[in-house]
Amino acid sequence: MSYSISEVAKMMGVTSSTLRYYDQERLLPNIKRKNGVRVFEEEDFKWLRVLNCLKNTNMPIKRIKECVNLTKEGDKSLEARRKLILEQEENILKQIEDFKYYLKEIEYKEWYLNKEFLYG
Amino acid sequence: MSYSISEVAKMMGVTSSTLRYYDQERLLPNIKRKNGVRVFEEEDFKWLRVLNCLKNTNMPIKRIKECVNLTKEGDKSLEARRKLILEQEENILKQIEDFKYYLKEIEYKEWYLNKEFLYG
DNA sequence: TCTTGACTTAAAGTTTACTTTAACCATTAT
DNA sequence: ATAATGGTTAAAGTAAACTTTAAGTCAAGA
Repeated sequence: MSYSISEVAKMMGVTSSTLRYYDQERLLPNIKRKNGVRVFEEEDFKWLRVLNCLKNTNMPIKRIKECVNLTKEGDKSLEARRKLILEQEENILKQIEDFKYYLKEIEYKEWYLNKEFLYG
Repeated sequence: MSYSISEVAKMMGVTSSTLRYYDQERLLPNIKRKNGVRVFEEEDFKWLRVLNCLKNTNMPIKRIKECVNLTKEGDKSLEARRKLILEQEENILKQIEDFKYYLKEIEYKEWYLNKEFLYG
């Protein structure tokens, strides 16, 4: 089964332009073309789902590009990739902890709201 | 006790320029001046800490400015402010849930890494 | 007195991640 | 046959959140 750019865009919740931009930035390796038209397959989806995770957990596009490049190097980059993914996991955990902290602070502020709020 | 802009910047982990930018955007109400020089007091810190929470949980500066404006309206905006803060709490909870989901996805990818990774 | 360091402003510049535009093909529907 | 639909590119434009620059003020120390 293969899909057009707009179908993929709809499924991933982004615009076609965004996907073209990712392709231009070499974030979508191996995308095939038919008469110059991009054709997305199952393989491409798998990567798009990972890309989505990395992007939404604040990995900059530059860094995502590094991942792609590592992958292109084949097996010899396996260790580097594992390291990178573990790093991002810690990154996410840190962000979750930070958010929990901010939530508590704001909850306190909410409680405090009865008297005064945001200032003073 | 009062502090200079660079002292505050250091304590908050931002640059003086950033604080000036916030002031310019009217995100720091009530900051006093002495001979044209900004003077920060305890009150200002309290708000800076809340500002920090809102900012780091991805509330846009435009929206933070709305908070400031509401506060300036006094008691009659209390309900609006309460609503706003509850909204942001839900916002944070949502972000935490999303992050947990992305973490799981990436953990799965890590496990999967033994065979193939990031693509294919 | 002079110079240094920390402050001030307005305005221009930067970075990231897109988005929009304009001009252009190739199918498909009427 | 022609027009609409959906794809293509390169290049310019946008929004957010700062950052940098340039030119100036002011108080304290040598």
